[in-house]
Amino acid sequence: MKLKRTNYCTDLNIKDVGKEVVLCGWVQRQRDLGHLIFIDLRDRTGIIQLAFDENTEKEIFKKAFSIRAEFVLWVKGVVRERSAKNENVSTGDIEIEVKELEVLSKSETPPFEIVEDSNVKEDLRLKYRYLDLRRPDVQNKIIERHKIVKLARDYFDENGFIEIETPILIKSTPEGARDYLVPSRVFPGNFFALPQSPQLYKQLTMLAGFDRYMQIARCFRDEDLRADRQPEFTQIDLEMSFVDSDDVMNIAEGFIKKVYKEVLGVEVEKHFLRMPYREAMERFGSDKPDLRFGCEIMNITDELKETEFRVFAGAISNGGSVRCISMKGAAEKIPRKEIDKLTKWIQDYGAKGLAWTKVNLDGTSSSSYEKFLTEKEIDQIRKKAAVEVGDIIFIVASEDNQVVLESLGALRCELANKLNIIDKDKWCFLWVTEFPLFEYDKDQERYVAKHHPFTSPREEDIEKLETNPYDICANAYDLVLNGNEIGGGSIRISDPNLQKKMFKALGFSEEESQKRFGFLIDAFKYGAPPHGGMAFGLDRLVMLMLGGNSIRDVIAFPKVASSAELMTESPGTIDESQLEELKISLNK
RNA sequence: GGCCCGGUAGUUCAGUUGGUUAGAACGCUAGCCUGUCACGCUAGAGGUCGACGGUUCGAGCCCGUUUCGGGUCGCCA
Repeated sequence: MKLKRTNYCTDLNIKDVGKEVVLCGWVQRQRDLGHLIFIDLRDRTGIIQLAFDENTEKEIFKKAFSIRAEFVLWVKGVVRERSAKNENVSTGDIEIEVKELEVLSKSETPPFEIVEDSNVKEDLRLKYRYLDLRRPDVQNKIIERHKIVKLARDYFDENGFIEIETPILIKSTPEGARDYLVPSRVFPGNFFALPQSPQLYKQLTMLAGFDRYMQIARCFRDEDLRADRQPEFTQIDLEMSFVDSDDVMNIAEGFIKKVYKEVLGVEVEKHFLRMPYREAMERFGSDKPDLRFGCEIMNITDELKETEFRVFAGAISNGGSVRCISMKGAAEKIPRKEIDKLTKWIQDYGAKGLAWTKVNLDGTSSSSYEKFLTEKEIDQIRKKAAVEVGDIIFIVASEDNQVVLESLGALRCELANKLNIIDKDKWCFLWVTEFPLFEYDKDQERYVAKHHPFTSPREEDIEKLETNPYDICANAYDLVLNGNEIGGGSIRISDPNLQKKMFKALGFSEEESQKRFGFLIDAFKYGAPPHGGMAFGLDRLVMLMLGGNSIRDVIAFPKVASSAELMTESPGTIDESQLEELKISLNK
């Protein structure tokens, strides 16, 4: 019987010299110097050097000769001080003089080298994700994620939260994102859905009297992917009874504070800035503004009221606006060609064009629009934009204010990245509050809940539900970090009559809301505590904390943009017999 | 569904105006080497240039289609 492993590779140091140890791990590299062989043995903690000398251990030396990268080894040996030390490795002072060696598993040459910071293409990495995950930097992200999840469980436990698992197979509710569907064998033609979030169940835990609920919850949305969106993702989900928005935000801030302190050693401010949705849109053109830099949006509609320049005048007379941002120091770094590209780029956001003025360092300036304006208008705009030598003013005009704001908001971030003016060490947390309760859906030609239909309106707005629902602010709040939404929540409706009114405002008939959410309305009849909560996007939070650009980096087995999983090649076809069992036939 | 970017050796890339046998580095294989640690030296193997079609005397390069991957808009209560 082989001896059990005694240590991880990097457990050992100079104080352990003389100790007999048993180590297991993968071969990082074998260096054959002729009559001397060195092997770097790697486990999840790091590497340690194994030494083999032909003169002292002939048989073992022979074995070591044919060992290749990624072989799995069991070694018994003695820790000894190296004659030549390596300062770059934590175990660089010592090595293992190997006395016994067993190859537990051989390895073919892997399709890419298992080294830190390699720039192998992502699809290949994902096809061999189990190899990719051996790379220390990749593995470390998953380990850090574990720490954050553990801190979440500890923190919420300390604050009286009960972790409760909610079902994965649930009823489909076609509001919101597209559901992933699972056919029922027992009820042919009927389907379960995978939860987009545990929303209703967690509210029901409040009705059940658990008072404080949390869950590390997997969520599913069958929508297109992005760098920060996967079809299945994880939320730190929580709900609390007898609370208002401040209570939920305080608990959330406490969690963030703790995680940042313990994982990154960063002290974040005690209370995060709060900003109403409308203000965020006006100043930053986004409901998740990046506050690490300025360059706020300025409204220059008033300054251009009298203008004869048709592009601006047309936008204004049709109920729109003209707004600008002034990018400090852009004049030198953004050449004319780049501006043309941006003009095309910004059309993705609905803007028809991009007007600009470049104030060059030598005091001259060039502009796409100033020739159409009066001296006074030019002066007023420059004054309002607080433009200085070396800056560029970018202007968007549209009859649709949303387009003006969102396109300038996107441009603001794009340029900040290009100009490299963002301080990467900054952590700007922000609560965006006072979201509208409803928003208009152009396709469906009706108003839909901006957050979800269980979000409560502000008390002072409740009366507007039947008269002017579209002017209502919700008791909802999003947590924003450096321009990313990392969480969101609300105080829920706990009054069955109010919930009914809400469904009505959304255009559901009585029967429809009863059919979809009857169980919830019923539940509210039996003593519903006021309650509210929120959910953190765990993947995004971890990604941002670890400085990544994609949540794929912090998910062990992520999916690619087509929502396929390259390693297992899923989704895949299924047998005819499986379909028959489900009474499902395919169209093609 | 739209737009943009990319696919050349196992990997990362280069490849001139369309012109002989498609290169480099790392990796791999073999040999040599007693203190390496990105070991070194020598030699070698390794290519459907994503796929299909077209233009051309001739295509890695030009054109079209398609596929895969990435980014993004729509979408994401």
